[in-house]
Amino acid sequence: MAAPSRPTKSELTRQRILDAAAKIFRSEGYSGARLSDIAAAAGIQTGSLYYHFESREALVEQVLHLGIAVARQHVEEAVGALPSDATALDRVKAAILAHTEVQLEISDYSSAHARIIGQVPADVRRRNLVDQINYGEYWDALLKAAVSAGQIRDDLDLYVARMLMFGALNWTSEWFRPRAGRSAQLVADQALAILLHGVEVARAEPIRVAPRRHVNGRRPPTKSERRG
Amino acid sequence: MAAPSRPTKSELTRQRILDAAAKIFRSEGYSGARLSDIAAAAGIQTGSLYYHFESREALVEQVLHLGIAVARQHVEEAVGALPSDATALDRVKAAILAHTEVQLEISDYSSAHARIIGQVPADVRRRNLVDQINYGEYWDALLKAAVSAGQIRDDLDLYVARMLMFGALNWTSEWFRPRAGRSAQLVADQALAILLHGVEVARAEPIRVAPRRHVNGRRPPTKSERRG
DNA sequence: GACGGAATCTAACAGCCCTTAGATGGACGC
DNA sequence: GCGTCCATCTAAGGGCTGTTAGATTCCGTC
Repeated sequence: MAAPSRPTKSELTRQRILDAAAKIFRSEGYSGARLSDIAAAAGIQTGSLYYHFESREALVEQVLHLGIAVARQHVEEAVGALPSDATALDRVKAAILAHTEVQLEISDYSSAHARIIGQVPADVRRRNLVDQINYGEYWDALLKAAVSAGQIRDDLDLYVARMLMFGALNWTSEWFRPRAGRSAQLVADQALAILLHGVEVARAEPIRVAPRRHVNGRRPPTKSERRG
Repeated sequence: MAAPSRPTKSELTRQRILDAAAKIFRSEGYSGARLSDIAAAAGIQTGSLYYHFESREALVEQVLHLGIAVARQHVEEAVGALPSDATALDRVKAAILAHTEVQLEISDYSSAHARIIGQVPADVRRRNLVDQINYGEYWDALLKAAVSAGQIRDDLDLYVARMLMFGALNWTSEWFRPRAGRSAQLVADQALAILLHGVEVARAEPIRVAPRRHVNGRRPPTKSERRG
């Protein structure tokens, strides 16, 4: 907990580098992002990066770490700011909206994380796993509480459900471009509506998952059948 | 419509290269996939690739093209195989299940597409756009029919809804690893259940989207507030 | 205003990987 | 059996990019 008195020059530059790296990694992918691009965006020469970071991997590792930290902080703030009589479901709603906001407009770090976590060297990814697990456990607690409160269905595999939700939300930064008639707020609202209630019209009877069985009983095509 | 008499040796090798490329692009990303890896997986030398493909870009372009073609074919087959009295919603369900299957187990091409389409050079992506638009229009037709039939809510932006669904489904190949107790079929079922009905427990009254408004009225933090 | 460390720049190296050209091998028809 | 075209291999080049070491500039302090 260092005193945030006045940021030293080195700290300022380091911050500019990180911001630039998050932006470049987000738009170019991991292997596609060149250190020369990052340095240029930060307003320094390529070699100067090595005064602040030991290597390219150390830089990306820090970006990934911040990507989760920013998302988690924003979500926790949104959840924590709810009135004390908020239900467990209210908390889940707030978390979904906050996570969507982070992906869409708040943070290059978080969208960079979603974008490149699957491309990064194995050891970098492994070291980032603890952050992911922590964040995942936070969400699991939110969801479990809502299940216990009878507000979220109890026939869901919460891990699978969470990953499906993250997929829908994290993917937004790949296709969403703000323009007239389709704001980030609209996307967040629709995401919340679909994840909570689905696309089907509401029905009166309780909803159960259909007994699992292959669509019309066909087997998936074999490898040799699907070329072309 | 060339007669598929006997595949020539060149065609066989070309197919092996494409299969290998799909697998490598899927697992390594676009920039991370080396031609030497692809060649090795196809059982040939790196230079020999150029007898079959003009360049690395031409190869990835073909993989992307097939990625959509395979998905579309599998989905259309599943939908087309439904009994003639199937409702518009039944068709949407079949499409969701089929799309999930493709991502999870059927095709390296389709998961490679989801994985690398955002990393590929701009002109390759632009040339792939027509395939994407065609496939998107197919889905739009399915969804619109279900909306007209009163089986899917009419308060959704169908483009946004479709992209959220694709996000949830396409992301599965990033995190799903089949193991005991969590089969691809389970994931597909859960995805279908969540996308159709959401995670919230069913309610008796018709569901409406809540009036849009910021969670607890806070504004998103500014850039200077979120460093750390 | 000179000293010294912090911060940045410059220039070059080294490795990787796409690409190419020419050589080599193999299958099939005559 | 021989020639011809198809398919593949081998080896080298050339560009790009991460990394490093030493030179240089900035800036607060005495």
